Amino acid sequence: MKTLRILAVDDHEMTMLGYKFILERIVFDNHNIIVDTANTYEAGKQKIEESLHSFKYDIIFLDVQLFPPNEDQPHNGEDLGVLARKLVPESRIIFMSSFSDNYRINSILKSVDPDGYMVKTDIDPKSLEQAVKTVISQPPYYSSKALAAIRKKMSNDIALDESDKKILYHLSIGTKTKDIADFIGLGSSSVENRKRHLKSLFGTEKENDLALILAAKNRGFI
Amino acid sequence: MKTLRILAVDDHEMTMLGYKFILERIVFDNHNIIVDTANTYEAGKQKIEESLHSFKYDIIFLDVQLFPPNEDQPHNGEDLGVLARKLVPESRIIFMSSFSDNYRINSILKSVDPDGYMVKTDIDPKSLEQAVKTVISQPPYYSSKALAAIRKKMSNDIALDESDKKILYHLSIGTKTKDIADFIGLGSSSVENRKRHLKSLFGTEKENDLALILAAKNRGFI
DNA sequence: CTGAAACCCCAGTTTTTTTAAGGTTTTTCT
DNA sequence: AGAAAAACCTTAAAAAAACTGGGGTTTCAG
Repeated sequence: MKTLRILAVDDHEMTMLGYKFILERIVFDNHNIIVDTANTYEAGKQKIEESLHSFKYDIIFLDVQLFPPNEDQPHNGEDLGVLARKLVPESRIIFMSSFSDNYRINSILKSVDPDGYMVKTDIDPKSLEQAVKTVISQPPYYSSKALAAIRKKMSNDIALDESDKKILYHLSIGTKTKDIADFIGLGSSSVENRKRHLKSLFGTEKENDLALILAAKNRGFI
Repeated sequence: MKTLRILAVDDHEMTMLGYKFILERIVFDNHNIIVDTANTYEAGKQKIEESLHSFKYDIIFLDVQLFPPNEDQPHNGEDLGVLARKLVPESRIIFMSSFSDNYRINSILKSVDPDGYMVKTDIDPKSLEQAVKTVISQPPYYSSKALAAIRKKMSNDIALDESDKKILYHLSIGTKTKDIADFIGLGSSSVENRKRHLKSLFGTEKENDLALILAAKNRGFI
C-alpha cells in the first residue's frame, strides 16, 4: 500500500474541502491518498518547502487566482507553479482556472508547462479522478474546455511575435494605445502600424478594435 | 434506438476488421453502431459521396497513410480529410497515424482540424470507445501520445515563419542544403543564414545539423 | 586525390520595421 | 455644446533585418 500525496491550493476554503473529500476517496491501484491544503500563496509555498526534506508531493493542484481579482497581491497561482517546478520538478502540477481565458492558458502552458490544466466548470468527481490517474501514468491531462482552447490555438497558428501578442492582450484589457507603446517599448506609430497589420492578419481591416479582439479571441490568441 | 454511422478508412484490411469488430460492440447511450469500411482514397471518397444524400456518417476514421510510403500515389489520408470536411462538415473526423511525427500532426491539425487524433500505438478497445464517446459529446479527443506532442508544441512556441519550418522539415528528411534553397525559393546563403539563426534559437550554436534537428524534434516542431 | 557539398565571412542591395512630424477624425469628459 | 485627449492616417527619413553573390576554407565520400 503506497501513499499518494496531494497538495491542493485554492483561496476558497469550501472548494478545497470539496476537492479533499473527493480526492481522498479515489480508488487507485492500491494507493492510499492523502490531501494537504493551503489557501494562500504563502501557505502553499511553505507546504512545498516543508515537504522538501521529507516526502514530496506527487501532485500539486493550483488555482490560478489565489485572491479576489481587484486586490493587488504580489503573487498568484502561476508564480507558485513556477516556484514549485523549480523546487520539486518531479511533482506533477495541475492548474485549475475559472475562465477558459486563452491568453492565460497559453501563458501558463508556456511558463510552467503543467502536467494538467482544468477549467473549473469541467471539474467534477469523475474528471478529478481521471486527472489524477492520467497525470500519474501518462501526462498531460487537459479538461474538455481546456482542450477546446488548445485545439483552436493549434489549428490557427498565425505567427505572432511577442510584441503582437502583447498588443492584443493590452487591447483586450482596454489599455490605451498610447500607453501600449510604453509597455512594450515601441513608438506609438509602430503600435499603430502593428495594429493595422494585425487587423489585416485577422481579416478585420478597416474595422474597429473590438472586431480585432473578437477575431483574436475566436482563434485562441487572447 | 438511434443509429450511429461510422466510416473507417485504412489500407490494411485486417486492421480495419479489428476496428469494425471493436466499434460495433461499443455500448453507448442506447445507440446502435454500424461501421462501413474502405481501404483506398478512392473508395473512401466514394462512400462519403454516396452517403451525401441518404444518411450522413457521424464519425469518419481516417488513416493518414493510405498506401506504402514509397509508392507515389496522388492522394493520402490528409487529402481525404480535407475533402470530407468540405462535403460533410457536420461529420466528426478522427485521424489515425502510426508515427507521432510532430510535423505531420501539426500540419493535419492545421489543415483539417480534426475532432480527434490517435497515434496507432495508443489505440486499443478502451481508447477507441473513449474516442467515439468524447468526439460525439465534447470534441476533441486526442490520444495520449498525440497529447504529449501537442503539449510540447504549446509549451514552446518559438515563432517560426513558413521558410524556417520548411528548412527544418527538409533538413530532417536529409535534403541537401543547396537543394533546400530551390525548394523554398531563396538563395543558398539565405538558407545558411537561416540555419545559423535557427541553431541560435534552439540553443545549438556551433553544433551540427543533427543537434538542431533533435532540438527541434524535442520541442515538437518536426 | 578529387569533386561536391557544406560552411563561413564579407559587402552591397533590397525589404521590412521603426520613428518622428503633421494633420484629420473620433471619443471622452465636463 | 465645446474643449481636450486619444485614435487614426499619411508621408518621408532612418535603422534594422533579411537576402544575395562571390570567394575562400573545411568536410566528406568515392
